Amino acid sequence: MEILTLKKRKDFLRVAGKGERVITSTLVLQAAQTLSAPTDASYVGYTTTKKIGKAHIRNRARRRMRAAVRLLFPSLAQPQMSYVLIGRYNTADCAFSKLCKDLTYALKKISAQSTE
RNA sequence: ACAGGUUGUCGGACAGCUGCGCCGCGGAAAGUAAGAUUCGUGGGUGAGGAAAGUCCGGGCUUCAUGGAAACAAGGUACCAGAUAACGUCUGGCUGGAGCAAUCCAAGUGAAAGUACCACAGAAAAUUACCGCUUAUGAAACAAGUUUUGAUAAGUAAGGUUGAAAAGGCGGGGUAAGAGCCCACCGCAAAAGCAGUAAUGUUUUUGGCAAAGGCAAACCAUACCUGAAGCAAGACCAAAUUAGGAGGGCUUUGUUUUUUUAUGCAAAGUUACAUGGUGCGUUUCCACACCGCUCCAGAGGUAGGUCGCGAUGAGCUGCUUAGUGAUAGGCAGUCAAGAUGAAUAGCUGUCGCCUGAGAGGGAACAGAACCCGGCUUACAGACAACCUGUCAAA
RNA sequence: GGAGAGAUGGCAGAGUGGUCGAAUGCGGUUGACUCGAAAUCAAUUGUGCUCUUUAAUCCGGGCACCUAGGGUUCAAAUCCCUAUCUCUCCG
Repeated sequence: MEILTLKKRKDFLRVAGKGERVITSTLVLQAAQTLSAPTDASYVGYTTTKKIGKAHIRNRARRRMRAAVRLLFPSLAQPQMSYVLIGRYNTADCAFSKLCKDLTYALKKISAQSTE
C-alpha cells in the first residue's frame, strides 16, 4: 500500500474536526476517512507543537514517528484514510519499542471503531 | 608543582543491515495550461560553533525619474588605522581594577541657551538666616577694651541641612575676613620639545568670576543614513465568474401621444497654455506621464518553475609586507540546497567520565537567500605564549 | 522565515526620574445588619529575610522585591543595554 503525505492546513483541520482520536502515553493518533484518495493509498501527517521543545527536539520526534509509520503502516493501516500523528513531550526520547507498541494499539483501535 | 591570564583548535571514531533528500547515470510509459511522473543503481553528497537571538553592517531584489539645497526623523561620538561596510576589529592615549600577566570604560561639549535638582536647609544658583567685625546714635549700671537691642556698612573663616553648598591644607595678613599674599598640591592658558594625532612633558604666566550636578533631559558640534524585505521579487498559468471587438457619460437630431426612459445616427471630451502626479517634508532646475470612465488585450487565484549554491568580500596550504587588524602573490579545490521541509531505526567494536561490579552517562543545540560582526547558551578535550608564588639547579 | 508590541499584588489595571510597597476595581479577612444567609455598609489585607519580644504567635523596627541581570544618576517601576517569556501582524 502507498503512503502519501498530508500537506495542507485544511486537511489537518478536517481530520482534527471530524475524525476519531486515540491518545497514548507517547503519541496522539487522529484518523478520518478520505474517499478522494486512491483505493490503495492512505495519507499521513505529522504535528509537533512548540510545547514539546525546541526545533531539534521537534525534528527528532517527527523522524521517530516517521520511522514507526514506515515499519507498521504497510500491515496495519487501512486504505482511503487520513492519519495525523501528534508528538508528545516524551516522543523524542522514549524507547522506540514503546513508540511502536503505542502506534500498533492506536491503529487497531481505530480500525475496530471504523468497522462498527 | 600550584594559581591565574591571553590567543587559537576540536565539539567522539569506525563498521554492518533497513530506510530518506538532492545531484549524476541508465531505462519506462504517458502526453500536460505549466511543472511533470515513475523504476533501477555495491555512483557521489548530506547541519553548527554558535545553524539561535535578530542587535548592527553589507550583497541581492522590488518600489521611487535624475540632480542640488534646507528641514525633519534616526544613529554614531578620545586619536590613528583596517575593511565592501559597521555601533565591528587592530594599535595607541586617558581614567579605573589587579602583586603581575592582563582586563574594563556610550570616553565630545555644562566658559551658547532652556528645563530639572523632591524632602531637608538661610540658600540648590548672580544665596547673607544665624554668626563675626566696624561705625552711628539710644538705654542700663558694674562706668568699662562692659552689656542689651536698633540702624548703616563690611565679610564668606564658623554653623545647621543635604547626594551635592563656589579649589585643598598650612602659614602670613586683617576691624573681622577673603588667593588678599606665600609654600606645596590641584586647575587653566600660552610657548618650546616629542608624536601623523589623541596626548605627554618642560618652562613661564594666571590667581581660580574659569562660580555645583544632570547631555543614557532637551539641545549644540562633527560625521553617517531613501524605504521595504526571499512571505523580496521574476516567469508559466488552469478551473470558476464576468465580458467579448465594445459599452457607459455629455451634446445634437430623430422615432413612439407628452415628459422620463429606450432604440438609431452623428459629434465631443474644453487644448498647446495651464494644471495635476512623480514614495519623509519643502523649494529650485531638468525630465517623464496623465487628460471623463468601465471592459477587452490584460491582471492574476489554486498550482508550478526560477530566485537557490560551481565563481562567492568562497575554502585549504605555503609565502611576502606590516607591531597588528589586514593586504598581496603562488598552488590546489568546489564541499547541504530542502519547501508540512531530507540525517532516522536497530546493532557491534574501540576511546572518554563515573562505579567494586552489573550498569549508567556524554553539553548547548538543527541549515531555510547568502556573507562580515556582536550578543547569548555550552559537557568536556588539546596546543602555544605570558604572569605570580614555591621548590630544585 | 520576517516585522512589531508588552511583562506592576491572588486577578484585572493606573502610575511626569523624588514624600511609591505602589492609585482604582474585583477578590480575601473581620465586624455591623439578619432567626440564618445573600445584598448593603464599615474597617482591614502583598511576599521573603532579619531584629526585638514571647512558651509560641500577633504587634513593632530594618532590608530586599514592579520578568531577570548589568549600567547612567544623589536617587530608577520609569532612562540606556543584554537576556527570558507572552501576544499580535505578514502567505
